[in-house]
Amino acid sequence: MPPVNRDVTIGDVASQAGVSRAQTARALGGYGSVSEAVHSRVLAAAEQLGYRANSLARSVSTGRSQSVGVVVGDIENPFFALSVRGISDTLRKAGYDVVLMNTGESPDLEVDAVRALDGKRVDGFLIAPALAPSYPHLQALVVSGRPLVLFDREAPGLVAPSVVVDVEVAARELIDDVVEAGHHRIGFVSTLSSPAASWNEDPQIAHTPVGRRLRAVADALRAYDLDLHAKDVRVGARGADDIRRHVRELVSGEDPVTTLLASDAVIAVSALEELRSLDVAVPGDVSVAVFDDPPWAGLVSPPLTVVSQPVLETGTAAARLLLGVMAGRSRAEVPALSAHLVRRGSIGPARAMQ
Amino acid sequence: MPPVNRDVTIGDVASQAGVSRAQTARALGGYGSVSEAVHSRVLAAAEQLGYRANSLARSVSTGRSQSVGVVVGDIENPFFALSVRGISDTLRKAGYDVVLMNTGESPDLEVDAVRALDGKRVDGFLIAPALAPSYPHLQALVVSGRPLVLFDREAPGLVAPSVVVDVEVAARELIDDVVEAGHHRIGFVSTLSSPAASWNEDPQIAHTPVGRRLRAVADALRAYDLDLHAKDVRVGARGADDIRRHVRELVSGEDPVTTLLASDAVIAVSALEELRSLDVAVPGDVSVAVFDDPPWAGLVSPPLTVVSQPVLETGTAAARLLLGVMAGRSRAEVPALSAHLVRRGSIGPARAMQ
DNA sequence: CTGAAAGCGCTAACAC
DNA sequence: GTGTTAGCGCTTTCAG
Repeated sequence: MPPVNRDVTIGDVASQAGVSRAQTARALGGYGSVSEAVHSRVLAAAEQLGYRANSLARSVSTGRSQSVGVVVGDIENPFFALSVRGISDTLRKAGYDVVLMNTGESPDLEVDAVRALDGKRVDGFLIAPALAPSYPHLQALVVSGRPLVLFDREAPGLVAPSVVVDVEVAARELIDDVVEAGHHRIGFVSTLSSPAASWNEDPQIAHTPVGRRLRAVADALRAYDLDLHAKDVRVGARGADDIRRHVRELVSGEDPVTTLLASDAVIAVSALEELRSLDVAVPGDVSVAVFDDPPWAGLVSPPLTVVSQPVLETGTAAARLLLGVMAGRSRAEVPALSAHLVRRGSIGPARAMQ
Repeated sequence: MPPVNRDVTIGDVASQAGVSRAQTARALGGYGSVSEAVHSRVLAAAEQLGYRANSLARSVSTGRSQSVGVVVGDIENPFFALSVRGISDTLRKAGYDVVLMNTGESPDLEVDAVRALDGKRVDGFLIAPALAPSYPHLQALVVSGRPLVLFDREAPGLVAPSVVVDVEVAARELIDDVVEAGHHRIGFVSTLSSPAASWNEDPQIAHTPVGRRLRAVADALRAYDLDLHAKDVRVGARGADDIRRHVRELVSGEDPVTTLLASDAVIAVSALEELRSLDVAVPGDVSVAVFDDPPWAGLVSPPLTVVSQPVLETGTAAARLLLGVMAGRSRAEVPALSAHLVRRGSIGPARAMQ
């Protein structure tokens, strides 16, 4: 009596095997105690009927879904792609699936995403929050005690662990090199829209990777009594053309910078394109460094000096941390991840002042 | 009477609002008909109690989950990352969530992934199947009528639509250029393990992007009475070092190739690294082309001539196709996507025979 | 080790 | 419009 137009259920398997539904469920679900005889009888019946477990029904019954929600701004971004791989691999080994939400860095979509995941009763959340004035949706997760771990970014005022990369030491080493090469005018380019006029006035930016990089650079410069000039920090670039415009403005004109810092590999591509079309030599005319170590960094001329970040580790660490939180370890240690400087060849002596 | 240690349910909201559960569900779920008065009363009660809809329960009841399962080999791979972005964006607009499974190209994990997704009762499947001898797990989906769309790869013998990129025309243009530049020995490097001794003996490879590229190249060469030599096709490279070894063997020795084709950007990076360390000039000593157009292709010296593929479109097209299938349009048109040649500068005159 | 029965939270027929 | 009632498929007491 195979069911006509509906899924095979545990009940079907039960009658086929001549056992109770409860016992069938135990055999199929691998819990409780069931005799060897019943076990094999049930499995045979299930196989014969083509039974497919319905984990949705199980979840509504148990209250757990064995899946975690992951929210990122842009899965296309190699940083997130690689993080998600680390997350996915780590969680799978622990028996969890990943429900992925891509927000396009839109705070509204992020709110929707969290709501949807919550509706699916995911057992935990892994979120790289988009830049927003406040985080009521995340706050709500926290107050209702749902396991939440942030990564790549932090949310000011939120008491949730966050896995971020420490760039201080690497940035200091970088700036040491740069300053010792005679540079004192440094430009920084990033894509990150902020309402604030200047980067260090914006409390939100401070909690983003870009903010941390900027602060680390500024701190390192301060040791030499140098400053990051406000007009040399371009954090609001929008798209390739805009990046190139910012770069152009920074390296040309009256008072050009002699070192250019790209906030990530995407920025670096546009920046290098612009420098090339401007016939600006690297590192002859301007030195360049990138906060990211893309696979091609060593292939261009000159090979790029970069601050390399442990990206995969960010993902695995965040996932592991979340597993701890879900297991009830509330006092989980947030792992320390550090970037490191890779000297290749795009930092050179500062061009003599004209 | 807020519930003690359990989720707020529709029942709680109902009593708080003084309406029946059914009516409350209708108001909250936005279906059926409910008066304005009741509607607002329910919403207020829900808000006040902090009600969170349980879409799992809904799914158990309705039989639909409003989510689709996506299975890829490696989310870290820019191709998949970008495809998934297209998929995710397209599906979200249609009201579907994405459950992502990363298999690491392991057929076993792929089987597990499909089973897990099926257990979650996803409404459809979007799969880039790993290379395997056969596809019983996918076949099972097909026979039980579950919406399934493949992308990037095909599964021999499976009657499921597949969204792949047509490289024939672009490859022909590329080979025209190459042959007219005087080349007749062409090497091809890829990472794809196959049991077959030679690429064109393996029926599985034919259905992968790599196989399509190889075939297109071979076909184009044939027009000139030229052949892809078996020993010049290296499809089994494993990891960066192995890729470099293959490249080394291809361009050196008695009878070197004069043109090197990289199957994707990852291969290209290692290949270019090896050529550089070998002091082989491009395109002076050997010409190079890549079946992929990474952002940095124009940055290296020389800028890379590539066959560019519509990656985002692959994702969106596959998602749209799946939406059609899920909507019951069984005779959906598989969209035609084509690659195109981007001439930049890595193809040059063949080195004179020594 | 086994089974009966109640319950998870929501939807859907059916009456009113 | 609204409420009643019976499910959806699985788990989980609680007896035995």
